[in-house]
Amino acid sequence: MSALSLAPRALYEEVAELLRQRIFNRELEPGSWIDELKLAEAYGISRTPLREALKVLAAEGLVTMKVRRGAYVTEVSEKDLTDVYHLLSLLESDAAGVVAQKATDEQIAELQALHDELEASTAERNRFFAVNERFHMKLLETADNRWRQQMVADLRKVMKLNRHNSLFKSGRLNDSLAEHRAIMSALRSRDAELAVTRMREHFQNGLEAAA
Amino acid sequence: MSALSLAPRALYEEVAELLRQRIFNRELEPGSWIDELKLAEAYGISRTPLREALKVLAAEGLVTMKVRRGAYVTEVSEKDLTDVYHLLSLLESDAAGVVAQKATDEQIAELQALHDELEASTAERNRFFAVNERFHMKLLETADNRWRQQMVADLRKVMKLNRHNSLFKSGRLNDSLAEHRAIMSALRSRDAELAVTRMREHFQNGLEAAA
DNA sequence: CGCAATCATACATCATTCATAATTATTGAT
DNA sequence: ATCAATAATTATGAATGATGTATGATTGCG
Repeated sequence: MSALSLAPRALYEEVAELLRQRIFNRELEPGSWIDELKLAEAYGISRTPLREALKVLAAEGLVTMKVRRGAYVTEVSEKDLTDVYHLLSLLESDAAGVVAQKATDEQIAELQALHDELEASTAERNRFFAVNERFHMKLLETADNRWRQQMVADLRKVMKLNRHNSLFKSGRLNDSLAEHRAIMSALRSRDAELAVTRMREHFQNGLEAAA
Repeated sequence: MSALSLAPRALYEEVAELLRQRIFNRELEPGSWIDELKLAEAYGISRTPLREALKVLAAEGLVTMKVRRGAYVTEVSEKDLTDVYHLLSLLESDAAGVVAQKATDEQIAELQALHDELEASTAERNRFFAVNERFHMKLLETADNRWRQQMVADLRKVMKLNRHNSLFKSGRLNDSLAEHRAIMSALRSRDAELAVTRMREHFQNGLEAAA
């Protein structure tokens, strides 16, 4: 375990990240109880940092704590998913509007560069998704509101709890790209309202069954 | 210390609540370090639940944790405040739109009842603020998205970190009431777009210096 | 068969200890 | 006297073992 990081994180943070991954990988299934003793033993740590990590995850909504019962992986209903998705759409479309209004030309150029990279990534699904994620993150970052960034990050984690993504269309890679193109266009022309609308549409289109 | 509650909360939750109050009361000032040992001793508890409480507060944004340095009360800049206020406006105005669209007639009536109570509360400032808060909470609740409710609750806590509220107009009680009246009107007529707009204006008007 | 008493388990908390990083105080050199 | 290097101090991060106690399961009686 030689992950000597430049910015050493506390053990409980490392553990929280490990647990996140295990949750997202479905090694820890939604609804299943988390056995503190077993997990601590498995990781070769004491219960202290593990319990602290669980509280962090609880705050993120990934696990639910019951007094005197411990923690279990949060079960997200279909309603939860649409609720969270709705908020993501709201927050990110607003961010797009802010960026259209306030970003420097240089920042717009950086977003454009990321978008161009996206255009060139259609061949590899995984790379496309990765660049897509980076684009959205960059947009958030450019909107320059750390509280929103934190909220979006947490909400996206919750979305990952969903295995099947039955709610979401698949194979709309080219459509998605076209929508991104339209968003970039609105950003370049500094049209905040249009950027908001197009980002909202982009999210709406991602849904399988438009409500 | 005989707070025998019906739904017994864990000690760390109680401690978190105590710390919240002390932070809001400025007994613990923004920027000041939190001495685990001293506090634990003062409360007559061990460091364990205190440390867990601090992690909860950190997740809410009330305190900031530095590795190997401990926790200090988060300092919110003026930019933080406007950023958070912006998000509150965004989330609550969207909630108003959802309510206009999806609430039952009965729910609208309950909101109306709260509003009527607000109209009758202008004589007492404190009561007015309390009822006002209840109205906003009820609206959120009616919008029926627990993730948004959680986010708004957390954001409002951050707003409370601000002592002077120099950003916000005071003594606009009657204006505020008129805006609420307009919001209720939009809700009753089921005009989602109008409800969103009016709620957004209501927030915008709360700011001293419209940006 | 249903309900109550008991039992086992696992969490919540405490107390203590150790290790280590950050802060400070001290020392020493220029 | 100033500043850099070093040593001492302090507080956090983490481990550990003990204890209390709520929850769920088991058992046994009516």
